Amino acid sequence: MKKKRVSITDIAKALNVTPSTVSRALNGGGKVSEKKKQQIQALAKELGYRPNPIARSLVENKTQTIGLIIPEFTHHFYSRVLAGIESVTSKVGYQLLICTSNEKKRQEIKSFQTLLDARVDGILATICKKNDEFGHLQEVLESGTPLVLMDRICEEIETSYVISDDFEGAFQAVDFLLQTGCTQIIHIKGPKVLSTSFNRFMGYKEALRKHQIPYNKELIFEGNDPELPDKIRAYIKANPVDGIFAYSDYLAFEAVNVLRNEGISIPDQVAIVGYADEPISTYVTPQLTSVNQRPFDMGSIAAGFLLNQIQAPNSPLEFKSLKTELVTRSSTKKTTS
Amino acid sequence: MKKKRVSITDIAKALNVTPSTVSRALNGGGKVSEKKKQQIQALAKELGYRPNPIARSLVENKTQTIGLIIPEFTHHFYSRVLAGIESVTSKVGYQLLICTSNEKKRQEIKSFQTLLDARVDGILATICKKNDEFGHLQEVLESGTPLVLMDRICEEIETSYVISDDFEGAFQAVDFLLQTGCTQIIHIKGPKVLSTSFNRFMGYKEALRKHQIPYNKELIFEGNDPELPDKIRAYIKANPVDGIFAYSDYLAFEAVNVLRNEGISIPDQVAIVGYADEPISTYVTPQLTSVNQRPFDMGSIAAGFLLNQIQAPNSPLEFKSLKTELVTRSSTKKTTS
DNA sequence: GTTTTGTGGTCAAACGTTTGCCCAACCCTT
DNA sequence: AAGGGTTGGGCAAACGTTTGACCACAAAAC
Repeated sequence: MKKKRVSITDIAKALNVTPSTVSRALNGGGKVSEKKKQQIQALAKELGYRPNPIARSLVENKTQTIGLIIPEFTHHFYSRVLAGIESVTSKVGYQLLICTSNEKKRQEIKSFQTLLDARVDGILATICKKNDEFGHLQEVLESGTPLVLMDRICEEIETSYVISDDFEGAFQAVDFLLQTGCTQIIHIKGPKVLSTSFNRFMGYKEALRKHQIPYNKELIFEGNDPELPDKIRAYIKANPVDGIFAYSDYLAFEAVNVLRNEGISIPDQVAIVGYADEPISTYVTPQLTSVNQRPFDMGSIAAGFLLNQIQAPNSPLEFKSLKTELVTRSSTKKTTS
Repeated sequence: MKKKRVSITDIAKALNVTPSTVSRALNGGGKVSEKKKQQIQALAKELGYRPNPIARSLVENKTQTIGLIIPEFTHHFYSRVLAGIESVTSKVGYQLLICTSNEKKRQEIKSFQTLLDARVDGILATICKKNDEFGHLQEVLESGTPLVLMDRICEEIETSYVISDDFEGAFQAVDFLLQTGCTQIIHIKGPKVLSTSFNRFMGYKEALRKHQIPYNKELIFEGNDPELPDKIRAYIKANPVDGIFAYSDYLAFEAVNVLRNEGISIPDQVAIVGYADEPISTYVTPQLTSVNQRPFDMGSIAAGFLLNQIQAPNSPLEFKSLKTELVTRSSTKKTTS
């Protein structure tokens, strides 16, 4: 059975003063003699008094809690985002209430409702992939609860957000491959529904354009094709290829396996770049060059935006497109410069 | 600015009844005519009334919130544990307040304090590696807040817990290697401070004993040795080895790399088993046989234990040692049976 | 016609804080 | 001695609920 904690009134009774005096003595609200203040603080400490945030929330109409909704826990990217968020919220004494949508719209809606019901002071969210209707986000805004979106945005709703610059990330990767001398670069695309797939594809094309390499659509493969390995194998056997830029590290690994089976050396004959910089990248052979999206920073920046909005409710929205960072390892050659 | 939400008194005033009547109408506390009940419920719905859990918490002295402390977010194992927990708590309408210790004792203590201050109804925790003193856990118990430990336990304190059967997991792995014909099996050990290292080592020895293979301490390597690859390489060149059981998947990968560089075929010449069944295991070549610790189940079972204790505070403690599951892939041979 | 039983509802306390307002006592000016 | 300012502290409302105690009224039982 939960033990009763000592309250401000317990202290008040013991010292024969009123709760208000105790409250003021403890919170420095002035209007209390130095002597009584000492006395009260001493007793509070002795009794192990800890203020009850529930009661405080009720009167102050804020909870010192922020809500988080992510599509999945089991994903390195979101784990890092979460770590980034926690790193800032814990410093300023905010609690984190967390929900998952499991990439399901219904659960997402429910999670928003849950957080709103819980009266969180603000919400951080990554909405799920398939999201065509945004009434639930609109409701959050109308409730006056600050909202910051991460990673995936929705243009219909005006919120602060932090995203990763996929175009730039892909550009960096392909630009680097080109600089190391590659010219025939395969791109393995991501899921069609995601704007990230499109943006990375555009970054790929832009890099080619910069180096005046003609775009060859035969070099483009669909990542979610179960026959992907076979198709790549077939293409490589028949055509010159010296580089691969994959939408994700996992797709890059698939390519690595194909190359290895064919006895093609990495990076001498074909260089490979993945995306996301998953921790495994350093454990596989060869170690995989990859684009780091700085998910930790995404989380911490988003949390910062949210705290700003909580503290100054009418401040302007904030937006950030995070620059990526190419981490070069042994799956690519050194740049010739 | 946060908009004021409609309260039970708003409804009461609008309908010219008292808040108590509204409360009873909404919560089915009897004592209210069918007609008024309909009326009240209709208006509540129309106004979008949502009960204020803060106020409710204050009077009921419970928060419908459980606290979670884990050493790290960025770890597949804990992500899965978290997912398991969430899967059960979300079903029964409990919120999740989450903290991390970053494997630091100071932060762990602070997190417990935070959760206790927040008046959570119960706490799920994995304590950090270096933990010699448990006053903070004792405090939790004394506060009457139910506590369930996961993955790592502490014998000094009487709590419910869910752990993974490391002995059995290692035994399964090594037993399997032996069944597939291996006899000279290297074991790469984990960090000395962790009981899991010890238990897996004991499981390894037990499996040898079962198959009447003499224990050879030259086959034991320390995982956190920076020269591990070199030492393994040297040993393998000079001695017969046909199997490797590693403390973790990552250590297994290191071994894989050594073998590959030496041109030793996996699994024909040397078979390898890792531990934890990280998702990468299926993406590397060869796909890695590994011991799955069922972290999702660990989370969901622990959450179940905790909910039981919350609902029946004087029920006996519960303990579970989770059976592991060997997932065989191409880094090991087929069993000869 | 009086007592019981039941129904539908109000009142008020309680949960633990915070905070605006009031008041008494003291000290300092004139 | 009267007025004014300061200091220390109490009172009570408020936040949004829940819940035990009570009460009025009507219908049923004696």
